[in-house]
Amino acid sequence: MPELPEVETVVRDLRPLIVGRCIVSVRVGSKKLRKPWEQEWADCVVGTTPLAIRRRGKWILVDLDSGAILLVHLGMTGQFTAVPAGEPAPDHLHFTFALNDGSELRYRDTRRFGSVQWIASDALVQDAFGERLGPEPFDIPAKPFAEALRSSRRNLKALLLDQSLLAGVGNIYADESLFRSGLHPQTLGSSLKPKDCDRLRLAIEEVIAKAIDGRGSTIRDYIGGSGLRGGYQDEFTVYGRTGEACVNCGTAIEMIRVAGRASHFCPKCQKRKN
DNA sequence: CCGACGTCCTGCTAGC
DNA sequence: TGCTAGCAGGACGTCG
Repeated sequence: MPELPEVETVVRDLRPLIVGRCIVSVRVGSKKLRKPWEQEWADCVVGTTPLAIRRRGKWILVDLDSGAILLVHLGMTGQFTAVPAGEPAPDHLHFTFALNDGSELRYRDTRRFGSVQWIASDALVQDAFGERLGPEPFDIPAKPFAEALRSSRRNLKALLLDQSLLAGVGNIYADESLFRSGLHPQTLGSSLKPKDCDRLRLAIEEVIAKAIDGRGSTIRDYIGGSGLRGGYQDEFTVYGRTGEACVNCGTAIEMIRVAGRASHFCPKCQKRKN
């Protein structure tokens, strides 16, 4: 499940492999992704050169020398990789951008929850994001974050998954951050004390930073931009550890559904506040 | 306006 | 052994 740390790893991996290399051809698969690829976009892309690649939330932005942007979302199973010439084509390969050094920039996505779009200019990217994206979870503005949490009657799990509150957190790092802050996923935002908001904010920043250091987490499909698996899955405290011992107290980790998502927590370290 | 829930998609797996 | 129901979840549409 590519969340911020996985997407950041892809971007860092791809940067030295694609920047400055002209796109000489585009091959598009027949199956539709979440956002359809317009046929005329191929002509817009061929002949351009990536000048930069960056990340915003879970989105990847490839800045082309035409001023346009390739906007990529990995969804659940998306893989965005650069491979040397002559690599055999795998299943579920939806885009192949041939580069002028012979290598290929590829987008593969088994479940097709992701998307690849061509956006004419930087000014139009915000619209493509859909709802406004919240801040990156590095230096989260403390006061607005606490106010958003405390003014909401939604539970913490739903709040952390909301990309307009905070960009880049998904199911795995929401669970890991809640454990780190000692908060129960079903606790309502409105029942938090200012101190709880601070603990949660810092826990998110720490979890995300460590996960980036570990090159993200590979559960099944995720690989980085050069094809390498992640390493942070070995550091999970609660996610996917149902029935296993809590690293703090030894109590068996439990799994419940919150906000429609599997949510893992320690019933002793994370007590509900409401 | 807000929050909850269903939908998309494929592959793996638990359970009979 | 072989089959199938259920689950995985990011973003978004719909419903109450």
